[in-house]
Amino acid sequence: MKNLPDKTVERLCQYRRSLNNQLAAGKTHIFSHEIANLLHITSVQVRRDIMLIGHSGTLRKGYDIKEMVKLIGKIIDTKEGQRIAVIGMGNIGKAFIHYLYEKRSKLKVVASFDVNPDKIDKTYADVYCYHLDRLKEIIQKEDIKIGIITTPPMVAPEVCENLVTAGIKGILNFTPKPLSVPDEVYLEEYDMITSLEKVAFFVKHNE
Amino acid sequence: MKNLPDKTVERLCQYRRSLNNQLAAGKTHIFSHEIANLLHITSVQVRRDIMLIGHSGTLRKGYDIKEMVKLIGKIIDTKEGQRIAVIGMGNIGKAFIHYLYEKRSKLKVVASFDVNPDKIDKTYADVYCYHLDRLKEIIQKEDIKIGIITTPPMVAPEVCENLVTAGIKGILNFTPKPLSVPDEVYLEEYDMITSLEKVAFFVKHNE
DNA sequence: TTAGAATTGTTAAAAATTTAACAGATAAGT
DNA sequence: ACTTATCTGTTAAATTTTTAACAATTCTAA
Repeated sequence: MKNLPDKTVERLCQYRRSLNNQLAAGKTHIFSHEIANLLHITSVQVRRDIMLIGHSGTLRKGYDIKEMVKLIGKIIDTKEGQRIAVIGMGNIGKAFIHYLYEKRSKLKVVASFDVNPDKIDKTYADVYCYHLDRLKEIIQKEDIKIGIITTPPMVAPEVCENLVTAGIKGILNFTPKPLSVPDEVYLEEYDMITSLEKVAFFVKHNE
Repeated sequence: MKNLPDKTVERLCQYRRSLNNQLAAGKTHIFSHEIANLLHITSVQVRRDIMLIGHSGTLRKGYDIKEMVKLIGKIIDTKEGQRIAVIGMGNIGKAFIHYLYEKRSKLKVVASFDVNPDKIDKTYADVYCYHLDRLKEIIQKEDIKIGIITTPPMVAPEVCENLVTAGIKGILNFTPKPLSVPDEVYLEEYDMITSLEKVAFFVKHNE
């Protein structure tokens, strides 16, 4: 189950969320075209993704939602759950902690970091905030494998380097500053302003 | 200059930001491979993108940074600037307003909305917060063309519908709830948790 | 019980995106 | 001046991602 296309992995996460909603609404089975409608993609794509993860639906009945959620979980989650740190307790950092707190997933934020004395040694949604100086120490002590960088862009490269030397395995960079990591570390970058500029571009060119 | 590939548009935004940084650092010209290194892509891709927008560099000297910034601006920005509303003044909403406030770009947040009385009728980074009930009225009065939805997921579809009937042209949806819009409205969706789960997946499968 | 409609699973085709290849041009060094 | 390095610009190839096409299967209902 290793070589899933990047895009399929993304969609699997989305499927799972939608499926969980459906489950909560009392449904037990779902058709490919229903999933497709929920996510605004095509049913072919849904079926293809499901094929790729080796799952099967039953004809004229669709896919068993519980089973799919379980299977996607097996593919994406680890048994023990993954331990995460948030570096930078500004708005975005807080938003992440808040989301994950409510969500009760296998992804747990177990530490946060900042340099602002008003934030250090407090807890936000059960997550303790340490001084940035203690980054390596805590990452290693708490066996944290994933870091979310939500600091001001200026300091992001340094934070990134420290995360890497502390032994982190994956980084989600929310600052607009592009980062560098060695091959064995997975890096995902996202920049809100680029998203917005993209919208602006297409709005402009639709007129 | 209309039919640029989606991905090229994204990269142009990133080029511009990096180029502005270089400008601030005193550089006047830059090679394709330098841009590539800044953004962790290949120089071929940079040259190809630049070709697509009809710009030319000078051999052995590279691209004139100021010119490129200007050209990208012409492609992405509108002359008058674009007027934006943020709906939902939680952490993410605030983060957007804060970013754009500092950035002094052609994208201006001119109104925000919430239902929390503590937030309504206050201003945050010069942006006034209205009650959600006044959405249509203000959107139209203020000639707002782009909406950023950062509400709780539950209410996102309703907000979306109201934005559309108010005549908005582009929506950036930051809630995990997928939305539907008519063809003439551009919709960009982003979900932080999916990004994080993707990182988690690749971390798991690299071990 | 047979025809028809609905739905999955899969292979093949198409479209989008990235990467490679390389010709052409310029500067620098000899 | 000549050679070599370096860069750009562009076409072609490769890869990735999406979409189409369709056989096979199951349910429904006449």
